[in-house]
Amino acid sequence: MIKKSTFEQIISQDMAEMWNTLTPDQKRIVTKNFTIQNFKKNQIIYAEKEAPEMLWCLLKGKVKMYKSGIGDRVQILRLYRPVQYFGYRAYFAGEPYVSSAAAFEPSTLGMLPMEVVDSLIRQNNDLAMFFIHELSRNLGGSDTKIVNLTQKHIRGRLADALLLLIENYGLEDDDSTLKIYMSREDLANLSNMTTSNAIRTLTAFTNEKLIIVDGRKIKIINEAQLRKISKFG
Amino acid sequence: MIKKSTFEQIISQDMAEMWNTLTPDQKRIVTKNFTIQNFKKNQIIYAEKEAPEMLWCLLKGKVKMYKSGIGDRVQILRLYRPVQYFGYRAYFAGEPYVSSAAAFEPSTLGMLPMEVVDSLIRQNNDLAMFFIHELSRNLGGSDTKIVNLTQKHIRGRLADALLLLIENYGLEDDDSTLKIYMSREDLANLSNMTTSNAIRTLTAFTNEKLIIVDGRKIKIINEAQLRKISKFG
DNA sequence: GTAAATTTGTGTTTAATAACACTGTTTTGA
DNA sequence: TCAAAACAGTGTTATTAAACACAAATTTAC
Repeated sequence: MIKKSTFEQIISQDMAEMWNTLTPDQKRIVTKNFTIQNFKKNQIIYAEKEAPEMLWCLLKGKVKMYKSGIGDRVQILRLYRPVQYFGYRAYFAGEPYVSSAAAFEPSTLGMLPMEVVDSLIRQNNDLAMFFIHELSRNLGGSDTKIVNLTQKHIRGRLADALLLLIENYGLEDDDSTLKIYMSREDLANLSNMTTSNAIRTLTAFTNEKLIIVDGRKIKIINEAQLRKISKFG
Repeated sequence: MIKKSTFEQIISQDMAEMWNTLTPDQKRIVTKNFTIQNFKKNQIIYAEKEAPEMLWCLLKGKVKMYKSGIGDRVQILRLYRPVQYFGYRAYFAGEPYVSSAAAFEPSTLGMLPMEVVDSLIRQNNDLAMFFIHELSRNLGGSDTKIVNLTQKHIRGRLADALLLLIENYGLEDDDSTLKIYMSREDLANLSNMTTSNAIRTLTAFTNEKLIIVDGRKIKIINEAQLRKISKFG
């Protein structure tokens, strides 16, 4: 059990964007109801069809949100980094989860019961606006993804995925190595292609000197050209 | 110009879900700022990259929201019927429109400046919850669409489109004819396929006695089988 | 009312990517 | 630490759907 002062520290430092909208009373409510849980690599946080009960807050680590489709195919929908919130959409829509979430690597998450979030939103308009803003940005992202995943060719989709990883998790101090190390299968599931095609296309990008691959470590060598490939489709 | 009493009638009768959350003062603000505009068949309501300024409210007719992609390809993202609201997402996300909207048929729309909506939301939590709910449902829909459009085969995607049209616009009194008459191209753009393939697949469904096609009029004969085709992929 | 434009329909070819099969390599867990 | 499992890599084949080409039918606009 983590002691309360640590809670307050985590909450006030990392959750600033949401925390700052709250009154002292509301802050007390959050502190009282907030719990922390650690997840192992690949551990499932919640699964499709379950009832949404918690607002999840990623404090440390990396998380994927994904959806199972036809046969054994999986589509990764969104990636989360600290400090981002997820798991609330289904609750607000009044339906079970349509996607699942799992930790990419050992991760620390905070959870707050959605009933608490709901009652806070009804008291606090800035908090309501925070969720309206987040949902709106996500919806725009999903709409754009529909077109990118259905209309671009394999090379364009993989370029998109690499650019997303740069944007989302950033690069090491060398300014070129992706901070996330993911399996070829995850990369394929992010780009709507088979694992074989992800591997082949990574090889093609390597031959074209756009990236350097060493196991799961990917160095971005020519981001400008990746952008061109992404744009062309 | 429509006179004010008519405004109030339209607003109070048709916009009930939103209207009922408002205080008398807030209702006055809406009435004062609400304007009505008619659109011809295929007329564009707003276009991608424009700045979002209005909350649109479809009072009469049918509207499509769509996004241009690679080459000349278009993806229809969502369909609207009276009385539904749209056009607010980009404003809340703080970005230009990523999609366009156009009338399928002669339509009547109400518009309310987003600044007014914004200030109402900040005063009224039920209204905030209305938008949170709408955005959440749309986001779930888009996430599901990503998987359906990328993983299902042509027949499954066209079956999905037909089922969506039933759900969204309903059937005539004969309980089988779709109330919306759309071009093969629009049907293709809804299902992520070429017009040729939409035509061919409609012919296939006709041969299998799932539908009867007469020009743009489509009768649904075997909805259960369409659901099977949709599910199988 | 008629010419032009658009839409529908169909056959053929081509390109993209999934599916399959198999080998070598790395990681994991008892 | 060693065996099993998972992952990475590559060649080959099959399948799906796009691209292209063109004719017929319908709608639109003057």
